[in-house]
Amino acid sequence: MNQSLFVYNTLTHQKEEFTPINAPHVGMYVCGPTVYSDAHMGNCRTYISFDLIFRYLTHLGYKVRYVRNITDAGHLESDADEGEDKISKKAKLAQLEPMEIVQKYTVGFHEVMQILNTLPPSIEPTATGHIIEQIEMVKTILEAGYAYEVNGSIYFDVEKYNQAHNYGMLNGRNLDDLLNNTRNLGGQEEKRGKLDFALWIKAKPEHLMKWPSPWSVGFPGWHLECSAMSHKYLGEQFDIHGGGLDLVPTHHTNEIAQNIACCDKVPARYWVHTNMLTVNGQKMSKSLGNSFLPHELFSGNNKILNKGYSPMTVRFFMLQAHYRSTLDFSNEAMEASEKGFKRLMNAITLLDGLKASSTTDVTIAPLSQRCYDALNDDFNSPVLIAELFEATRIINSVHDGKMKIDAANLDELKTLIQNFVFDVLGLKNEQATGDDLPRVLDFIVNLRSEAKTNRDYATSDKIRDGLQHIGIQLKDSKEGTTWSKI
RNA sequence: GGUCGGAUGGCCGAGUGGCUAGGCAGAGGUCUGCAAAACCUCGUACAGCGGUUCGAAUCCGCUUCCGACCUCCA
Repeated sequence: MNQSLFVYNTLTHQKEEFTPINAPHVGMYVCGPTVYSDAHMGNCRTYISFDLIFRYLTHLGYKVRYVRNITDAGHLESDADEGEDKISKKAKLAQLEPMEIVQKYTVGFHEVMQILNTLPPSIEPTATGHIIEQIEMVKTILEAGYAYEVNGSIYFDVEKYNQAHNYGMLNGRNLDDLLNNTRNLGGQEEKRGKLDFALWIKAKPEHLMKWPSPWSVGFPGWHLECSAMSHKYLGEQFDIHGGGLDLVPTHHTNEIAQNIACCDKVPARYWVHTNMLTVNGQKMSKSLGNSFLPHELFSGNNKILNKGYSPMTVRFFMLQAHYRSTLDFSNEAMEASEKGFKRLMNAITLLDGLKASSTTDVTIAPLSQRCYDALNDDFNSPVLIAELFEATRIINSVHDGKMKIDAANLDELKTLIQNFVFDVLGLKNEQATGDDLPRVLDFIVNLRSEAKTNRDYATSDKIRDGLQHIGIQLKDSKEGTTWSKI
């Protein structure tokens, strides 16, 4: 089986064969949430996308160290040096300790990630836990001559850096373009260059989150933590660095500059960026006011939602689009995904009960290979799902007696479902029932069969319609009656 | 304004030169006591206009519209 994996690299603008620096080990860093408010569904999409990548790499046998940070030191509200950090701002408003805010939203984030069945990262480092590493990195960058101090704050000297390196390597822009198209913001008097960004910021007296450093009591700049923590846990150079597409021009660009200034190495070889979740064609974002939260989507408790959708329906919906495409949210699209997901899960429920024949009408190996081909082509989950509906058709046909499958192929089919549906796509069958329900339903179904035998269709239909109303669907076939949750 | 990306059938969404995914919705059929489910069949969709080519949704040019980034953002 050919299992060459190709990954789209933002750095080179093309798909490249994935070859880890130190196979079978893979280092992957993903920029995580800033925990000053609830993560919305757009944020969740990114983490689901990287969960797919993490799961597939693991499935292929790689030993992945997946590092995803928690930004709890707070990004600045703006790049202006009098900017206040978001976490401190929220804390003052709520009359809470900053770390109380951090704790609340970190716990909430973890809960949502678990509900969406994303695997926890191998390491989830916090910015506040790595102040020392960040200070050390600032020192190194200062020694290298790519930073300067003004009034206790340290700034990265982009123009000087660009003389020796290519600052715009990630988004393909040259420095002159950037300089000519940067807006002039107030409060940047301390900076020498328009593109310079803060590595360390001297805190105002009223600032809540601050730490001592050689230059001032202050706090780290907003790109530094990722450089410091990826370096600490994954080394000077690792395999994959990821995040949302909106991080490319500023955050990741500055991260690369910091790491190169520090270690003279581009920190990661493959830069993977996920596209945005949109609503009516516009990026979901808090500031636009078009965002909604996971629990609102699950419950339907938001004015733009017609109804609630289960967490796995949401996950399935997102995996039906490729991670590098925008995905537009709509109630219609969600309902389509909900039905499709149920069809898939209903078929999988039938899988255990399938009987093997001595002959087979289907061979699973080619289907299995197509599933791998899909994922090997830059984690193409929508194509994978299309193949899984082929598996669905096979399962249903065998169940209906319209198709035969032998033991070996049935076994392969079960392996395929386990591998791709559960292990790689990370879907769960939400139709799992309580212990007693199957036995109770068997009893009721038998009762109805007796009524049918007696041609008492009034009673049999009453039972069927009644169960339908409760949310349990009966299906008659020659072999008897089966049921499933709607 | 600058840079980049997108426009696929009723909806969502794959697809980079010929073999024209998939889901949902819709039509017909099989099955069924009737249904439901399932299975089978059906849609010649690729923003517009030119061009390259034996052949283009796919390559090139222009036009229109939309979006992202340039300011925190997954």
